[in-house]
Amino acid sequence: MAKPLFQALPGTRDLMSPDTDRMREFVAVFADEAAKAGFGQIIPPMFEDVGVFTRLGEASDVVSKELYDFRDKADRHIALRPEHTASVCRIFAEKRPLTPWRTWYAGPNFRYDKPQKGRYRQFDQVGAELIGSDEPDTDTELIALASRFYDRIGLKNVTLLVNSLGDATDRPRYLEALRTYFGANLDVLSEQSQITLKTNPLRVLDSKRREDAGLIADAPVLTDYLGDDAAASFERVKAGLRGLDIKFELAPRLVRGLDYYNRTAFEFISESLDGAQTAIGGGGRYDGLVEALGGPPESGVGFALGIDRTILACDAEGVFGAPDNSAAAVVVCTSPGTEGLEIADELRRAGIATTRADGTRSMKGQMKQAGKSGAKVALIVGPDEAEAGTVSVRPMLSDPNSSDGPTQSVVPRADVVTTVKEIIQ
RNA sequence: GUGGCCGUAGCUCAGUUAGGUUAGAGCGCCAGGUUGUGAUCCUGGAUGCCGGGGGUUCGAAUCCCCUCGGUCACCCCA
Repeated sequence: MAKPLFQALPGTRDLMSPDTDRMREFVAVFADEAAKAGFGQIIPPMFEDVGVFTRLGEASDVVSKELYDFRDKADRHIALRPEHTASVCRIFAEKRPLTPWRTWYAGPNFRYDKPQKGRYRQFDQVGAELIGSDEPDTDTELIALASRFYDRIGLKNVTLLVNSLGDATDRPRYLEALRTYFGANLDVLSEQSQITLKTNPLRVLDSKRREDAGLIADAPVLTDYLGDDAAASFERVKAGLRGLDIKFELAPRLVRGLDYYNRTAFEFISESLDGAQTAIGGGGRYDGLVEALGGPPESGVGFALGIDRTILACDAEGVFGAPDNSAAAVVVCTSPGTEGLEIADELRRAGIATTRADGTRSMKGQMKQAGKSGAKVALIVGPDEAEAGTVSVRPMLSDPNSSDGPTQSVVPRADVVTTVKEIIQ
């Protein structure tokens, strides 16, 4: 491979035309679903004071070792956002919008991970958050928004996993039970998990190491340790999901990677993806986060969907393909004049997407380009047309030798727009 | 961060096992196949410091070391 002077940094990608068209459409569909549910868009800055993110919990890898942080010229300690939720809470604490505040977003996040398929250092998410209500039905509403979105893009093999992480006051009793349980079985537990047990017992449940599987399967279950409020809330969410006919699986050992979650936690898993990156979206309730960022004690729920992984899943299922972005018309000009430029401009002003073949090439070369452009019609101007003030209009058929369909005609310059419109109807 | 596999034209890859003349294929790209027209077909053409650096050797794409990048698993997460 030729060695380029520069190349995209590890974990970053250059998205180009069919992919970007697809992503734009993806976000457009999400925006539409979010708007239907009463959510308004926000565009937070891509970087914040590092404290905004460290408040997410030092125990999670996302903040302890994956933060992209640096000092700016005024020696501020800054970090590229690893997710949007912290920024949303910071915005709420700072601007105090009316509650309940429904908001959605789309944009890149940054995590200094070792790249892998479906895992990039810069990756895009769409998501929605609702701040200022602890009504369990809002949890259900958010899950429904994500779920309807998947329906809309045609993704089928998605499993919704649901769990309740309890309230902050329920957590210590459960953590204690976990420590006791795993502590009694240290000899069976993998070395890695023994370390995790010390720092964050919950996370041991997330281990994918084979030797831990048996132990984890029999571990104490979080939902047995819920307080009355959390338990009632969880029941209400489950009832809501049944009412909306949204299928879910209870996942008593589902713990999420960020430490701020309480009560409802959920994750969307694609059954069409193999490998380690099957979680295409997830979220939950984070009732203490706004306050932790200096705001009022308002509760929140939200979720984020990974665009890249979701599109990977779409590929696997053969749905939500790239939209056709080819121009409707293409101009072929071998005349030395500027007719080609003028005709293209005229069509564009009339709202017709128009591209141009390379004017320095021969007629045959330009026609080849016209064929590849995917345009429905070619406007041909050679010296003859230039002289006569006409344009040859050639409908571009999939088979150039087929005799059926419209044939090439010569029209006056003034009639080009209307003729093209007729052909592309 | 740890470990396995991989890195040859724009793309997909052969050649690396036992080092040996100017490094190959398919696709793609460009130009022709008579005077201005997209398929196919025919002919011709361009493009690689064989990821980079160092070493062994008379000689390295082939062997050794380092490095960079990719990929997969763990870790973690979207």
